[in-house]
Amino acid sequence: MVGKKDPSQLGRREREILDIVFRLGEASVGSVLEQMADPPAYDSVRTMLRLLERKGFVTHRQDGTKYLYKPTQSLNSASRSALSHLMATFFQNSLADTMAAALDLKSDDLSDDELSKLQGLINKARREGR
Amino acid sequence: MVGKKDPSQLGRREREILDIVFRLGEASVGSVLEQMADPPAYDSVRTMLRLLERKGFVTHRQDGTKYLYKPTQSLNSASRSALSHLMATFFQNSLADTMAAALDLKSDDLSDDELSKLQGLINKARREGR
DNA sequence: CCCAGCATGGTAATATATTACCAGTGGTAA
DNA sequence: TTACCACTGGTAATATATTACCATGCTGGG
Repeated sequence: MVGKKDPSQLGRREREILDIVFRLGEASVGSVLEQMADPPAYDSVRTMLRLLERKGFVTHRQDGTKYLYKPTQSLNSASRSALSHLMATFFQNSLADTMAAALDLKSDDLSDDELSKLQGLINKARREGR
Repeated sequence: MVGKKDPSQLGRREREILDIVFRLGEASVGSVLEQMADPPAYDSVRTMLRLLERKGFVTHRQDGTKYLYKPTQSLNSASRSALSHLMATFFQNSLADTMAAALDLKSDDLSDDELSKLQGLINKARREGR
């Protein structure tokens, strides 16, 4: 078995469910279900989570009578890999292009606070760069 | 045909191939094939592209004897949607968190030029924000 | 205690994705 | 012309994902 933890190897439902688990951090079958736009039956979600567990993408712990699932891969590692792929696919790996798109996406609710944080990140990068 | 053009509805190979077509802008079967890490047979890629066309995700035009495929959805629209999903899944929709990850990802080759562009984007956002 | 409700594990049925074969077409060079 | 490629369209075979059913077990309320 090679590196089996690459979410890009998953089908669409598997991927959708894994993404929801990432977003929630830890999730029961029910909480995953209610996040889905066009949800299948409860049983189907449950089967999919069990399958994801068998494939090594999530683990579960008992919480009373039910199970809580969480990703095995760290949020950090998974997000880096996803972001990297996205930047390569759509933005020619350009940081500026990516950020321009992100800024545009959130242009409606851009708080001063958010902008300050961004400014801070740039300053930090400048300092570390030299 | 409903004309659903949401790539998240695709299987893993379909998505992989569509992503490559997005990255290349326009691509022949062969050029898609050579971008694949663990490639199937030429015929398989070809079938997949034909399937993607039937589903409405790509179109083709003739180029001499061969076909060149390109996405039907604009790069802009597709990238916005993908970025939006990624930010929701991994970064709680936080622009600052997303940018921090992107900066970290590219910290190795961060040119002054790139940083200037980023600074420019922030200045622009500040101006437009008021 | 006993039952109803809700969750699970095992497994089957179906849909879809994925791979690939085969025959045909058209261009090209000898 | 003719033989040879490099490509295509149609279609089959297989693998995998997706949905769902069934029997069972635990838990809390009356």
